[in-house]
Amino acid sequence: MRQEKLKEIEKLGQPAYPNRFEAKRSIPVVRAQFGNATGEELEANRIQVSVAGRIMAIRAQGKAGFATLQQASVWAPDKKELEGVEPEQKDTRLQIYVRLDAVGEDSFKLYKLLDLGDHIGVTGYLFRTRTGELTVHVETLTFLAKAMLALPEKYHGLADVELRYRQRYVDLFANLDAREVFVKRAKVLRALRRFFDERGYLEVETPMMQPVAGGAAARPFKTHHNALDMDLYLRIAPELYLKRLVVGGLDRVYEINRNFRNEGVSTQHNPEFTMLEFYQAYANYHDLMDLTEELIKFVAMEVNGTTVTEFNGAQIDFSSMQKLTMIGAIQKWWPEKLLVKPMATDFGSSSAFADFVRRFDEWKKKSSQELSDTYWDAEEKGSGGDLSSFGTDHETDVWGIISTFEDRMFQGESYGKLIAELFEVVAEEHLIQPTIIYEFPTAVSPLSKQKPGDPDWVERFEIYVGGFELGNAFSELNDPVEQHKRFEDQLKERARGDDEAHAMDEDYVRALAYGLPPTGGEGIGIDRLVMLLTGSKSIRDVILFPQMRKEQGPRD
RNA sequence: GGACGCGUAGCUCAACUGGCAGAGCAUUCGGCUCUUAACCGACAGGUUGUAGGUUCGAUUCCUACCGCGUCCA
Repeated sequence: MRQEKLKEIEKLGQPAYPNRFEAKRSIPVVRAQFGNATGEELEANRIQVSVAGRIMAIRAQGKAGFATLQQASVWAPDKKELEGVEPEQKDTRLQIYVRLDAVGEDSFKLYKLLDLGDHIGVTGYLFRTRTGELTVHVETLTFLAKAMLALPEKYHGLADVELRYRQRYVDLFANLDAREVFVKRAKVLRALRRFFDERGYLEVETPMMQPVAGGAAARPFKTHHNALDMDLYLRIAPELYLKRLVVGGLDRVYEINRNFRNEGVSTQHNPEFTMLEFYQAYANYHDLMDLTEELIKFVAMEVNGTTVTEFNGAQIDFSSMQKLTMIGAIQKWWPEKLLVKPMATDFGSSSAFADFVRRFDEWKKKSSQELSDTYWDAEEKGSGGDLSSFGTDHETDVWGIISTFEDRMFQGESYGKLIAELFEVVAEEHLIQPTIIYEFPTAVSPLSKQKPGDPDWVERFEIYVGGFELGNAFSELNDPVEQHKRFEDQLKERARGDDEAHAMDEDYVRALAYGLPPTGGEGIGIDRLVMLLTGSKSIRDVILFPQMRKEQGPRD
C-alpha cells in the first residue's frame, strides 16, 4: 500500500530515497529563535526557514492542510545559535501549513500522499495561525523518506514495555520522554569526564577481553580467540588493569566503559552495564569519600540543576551523605522484634561472632514456638495488622539468614562473609538517602588494604542510594605478598564452591611487586546513577538496547 | 531458578458468572483553503502468544510451552 504511494511520489518527480536536504537548523533551534515573535513581527519580516522532520500528525482539509513535523535534536550552522537551546518536548515539533495555491498541483499531490512517520523537508516563511501557533507557510515541499510501517497510536504512544525495549527506534521518536532519559545520560557522562579531566585524571581504555577475569566477584562470559587459540573472558571489571597503570606512573586514571557479568537480569542488573572506575595515587578511602560526595553533587547539578531527585517515590538529596560503618548500619537497622541484638564487640572476632550466633539461636528456639503461635493465630483471623505484629518480611528475612550461619561457620565459611550478608539483609533496603557504608570484612574484599592493626577489616566503603549499591571504593592493597595470599584464599573459596570467588592473577601480583604507591580506587555504576538522576525505576529504561530473550519469530 | 501478574486488530484498550470478538487512533474511499487528540460520512481490518485438554459451545476454565513485567533467590 505504502509501496504504491512511493511509486506515485516518484511519478511526481521526487526520488523515493533522496540523499540530501538543505535544512539549515533543527526545529528546536527555530523555535528558540522565533518562539516569541508575534504574528505582526513575522508578517513584517517574512522569515524564510528550511526545516526537515518526521511527520507526526496530518490534518488535511480539501485544498489545504496542516502537518506537524518532529525533530528533537539541536543543531545549526553556527554553534553560537545553540547557546542556551535546551529543548523541552513542546519545542521539538513545528507545524507546517500547505495550501494548493501556494505550493502548486504536484506538491499538493505529494502532500496528499504523505503518511504519518514520513520524513519531509520544507521551505517557506514563518507565520502565526489564528490560534497563535508558530507555523511554516510552505512554499516548497521535498519528500525525504517513507515510513513503510504504521506508527504507534499518536495519543498514547508506544506503551508496551516489551516493544519499547525491543524496538527502541520506535520508542525514541514516539515517546520523547524516553529520548530525554538518554539525553540526560549523555550529560551524566559529559559531567563525569569534565570532573575528572579538570582534576588531572587521564581517561584510559583497558582490555574488555581478559585472560583472567578479575577485579570483582562475579561470573564472567567466556569467549575464544581463534588465531591465538586461547580462551578469553569478557571483563567483569577493569580494576586490575587500571592499577597496573598506576604502577606505570599514571597517577590518576579513569575509565568509563562496559563490564559484563554472567548473572540474571532484574530492574537493577543488565548483563552488560557501564562502569566508571577511577584511581588516585597517594589517596586513601577517606579521600575518596570526600571526592565521591563532590562528584555526585557536581553531576546532579550539571544534569538536573539541583541536587534533589525524585526516585521511586522518595525525594533523594545528594547535597550531603551520611556515613556509617557496616557494623553500625547492622545495629542501627536491627529489627526491634529480634531481641538478641549484636553488640560492637560481637563483630570483633570469629569466635565472638560465633558466640552471638549461638545466643541468637538460643533465643530463637525459646521464642519460636510462642511466636509461631502468634503468627498462626493472626493468619487465621486474616488480619494484616496482627500478622505484622509478628514480623515483617524484613524481620523474617533477618531471622532466616542467621539461622543458616551456625551451619555455615561449622563448614568453614569465614565470619566476615556472613557479616557482609547480614548487612545486606538488615540494612540495604533502608539506605534510600545517599549513605556511605565503610569498613568491610577482609573476607569479602580480596583487593583492599587492611585497617592498621585490624587484619579482619579493610579500608573500604560502598555508597548506597535508593536502596541499592551505587559505588564501591577502597584503599588499594599494594603488598604483593599479602595480595598473593588473598588470591590463594579466594582459590580456596572457589574450591568450596563459590564460583564468584576471585581468580589468581600472577601478572597483577608481579605488577604490585614493582611497587604500587598508596592508592585509592573506586567504581560507580553509571546505569544506576542515571536511574537515580532520571527517576527511572528499571535499569532497562536507561540502557538503549537492554538484553532481551530471543524474539519469537513469525509462525512457521 | 521460584512465586505472582500480563499477552485480544498495526497501536491503545473493552468483551459480566463459558454464549455471534468490539471501540478509539492509524489504514482505505469520499467531503472540507486556519487545523491541532481536527471534524463529518463510509469501508476494511482477528488462527484472542503457541500447543493440547474440559465443554453442545472457550478470549474466558485446566495443563504445558513461549515472551514480557514485578517481587524473591
